[in-house]
Amino acid sequence: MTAALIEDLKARGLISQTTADAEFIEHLEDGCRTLYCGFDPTADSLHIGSLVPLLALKRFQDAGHKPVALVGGATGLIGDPSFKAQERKLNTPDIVANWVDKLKAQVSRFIDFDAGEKSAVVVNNLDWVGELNVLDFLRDVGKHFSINNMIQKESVKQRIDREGAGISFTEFTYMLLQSYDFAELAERENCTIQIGGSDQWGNIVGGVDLARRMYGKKTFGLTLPLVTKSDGTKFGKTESGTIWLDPAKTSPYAFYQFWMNTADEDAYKFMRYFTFLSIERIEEIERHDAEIQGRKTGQGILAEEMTRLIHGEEALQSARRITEALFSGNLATLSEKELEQIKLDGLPSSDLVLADIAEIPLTSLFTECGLVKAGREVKDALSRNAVLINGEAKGAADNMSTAESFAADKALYGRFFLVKLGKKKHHLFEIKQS
RNA sequence: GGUGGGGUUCCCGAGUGGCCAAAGGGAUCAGACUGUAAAUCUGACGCGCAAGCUUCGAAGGUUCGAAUCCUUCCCCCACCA
Repeated sequence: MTAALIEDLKARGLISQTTADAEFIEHLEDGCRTLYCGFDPTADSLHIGSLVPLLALKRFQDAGHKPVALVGGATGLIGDPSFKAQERKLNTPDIVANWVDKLKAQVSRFIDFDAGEKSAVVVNNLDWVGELNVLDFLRDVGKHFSINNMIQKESVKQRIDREGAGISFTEFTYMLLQSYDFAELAERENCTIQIGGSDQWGNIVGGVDLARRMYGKKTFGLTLPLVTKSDGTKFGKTESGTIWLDPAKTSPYAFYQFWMNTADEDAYKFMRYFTFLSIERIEEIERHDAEIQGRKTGQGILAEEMTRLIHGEEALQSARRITEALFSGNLATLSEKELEQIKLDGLPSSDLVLADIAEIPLTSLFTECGLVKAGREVKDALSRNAVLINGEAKGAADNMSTAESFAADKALYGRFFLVKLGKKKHHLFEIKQS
């Protein structure tokens, strides 16, 4: 069963590095093992960058192992310098504590807490780091680390070498804390495996060493690849910012659209990384897409799988409803009910008081409702006739004639205006009496 | 504390008295081509419908005129103590 797990991970390209390869596999095959992965509270939600390790915990659990999700209430107070170009500013303890709670809830949705011996556990490293005093830490933990080794680490090299950067002692110490976490979990929970992104390699190896030195425990580490895009830009960001897992921060519709917009070259790789579709199924999709002309089916399947996985079936259906309505290019077929539903489903929308907007230029109106970041995007689109209000194209001359563009008799069902800017930006306005 | 080098528009990075809202690249946005893809090409890219307004670490000053010169302050980096 475990051999299959490793095979599957390999086939998905999910293994970046492991410690003691052969021994590690043996170790896994020998029954239910406990593994952990840490998530630091650097925001009030995880984003899709954390998804690979998070889902990996689930993959291990599905294969019969016990996952421990560690939320870094302590490490989050320090900040991981690994491969970061700059020192980060510290967040206050109460903010971090708040974020810890949110992440705990989020992480919990992906692993099973009622699964016998492989039941998941969520822990907070503040529980053991918080009660540590400086002298004990320096004597018991610090003594095992060599500065000479630490400054050789690739993960902090640029901060040490690079002109204009630098690293504080605080961040430099981060590795000791994470190593200590692993050692403690090895001792307390008999946790023998740590997984994490490939940027965590240095920290993980530090923990393997420390667990051996402090407690004589043999442990293992595995890193997962960093998700990269074929065009070299950063994965997980869009024009409107980070893609969060929290539906309040990134709507299921936006989430669905994010995956829809995946480049062909990346779609199948992402399917392997993120979905639980079998390798055979993914290969089949890839083969199929290679043969067809026009739009590939990969992105749609990816978007569907991911939205269902993160937000559930119902949210997926909503996202699909909106998508179909907006991208079919046929607004006229939408019923009043469907427009109402689209609004409920999370398409960005705002209320409109006709009397108030008569004098407001479209640039301002669309900036204020969040459709665009600055008025010039609207100007630019207008100059190319790329703004559609209920399907009617608007040009540069229409910027000041808002009242005409939003005339009551042009509203769908007397109340809705669907605005499209460019190919992909949509916003729904509903008339409200003031 | 000393010495030297720095802080420029989202990022990198030019710019040393007027021609600077500030070169170039990246990112981003829009258009064309497509397939809500990539690549490519075109345009935009401080804010503002506009008149105009606000930027080059901060505050003052010199000057007709400052990102550029002077003063003080803040911050970063390297080396030394």
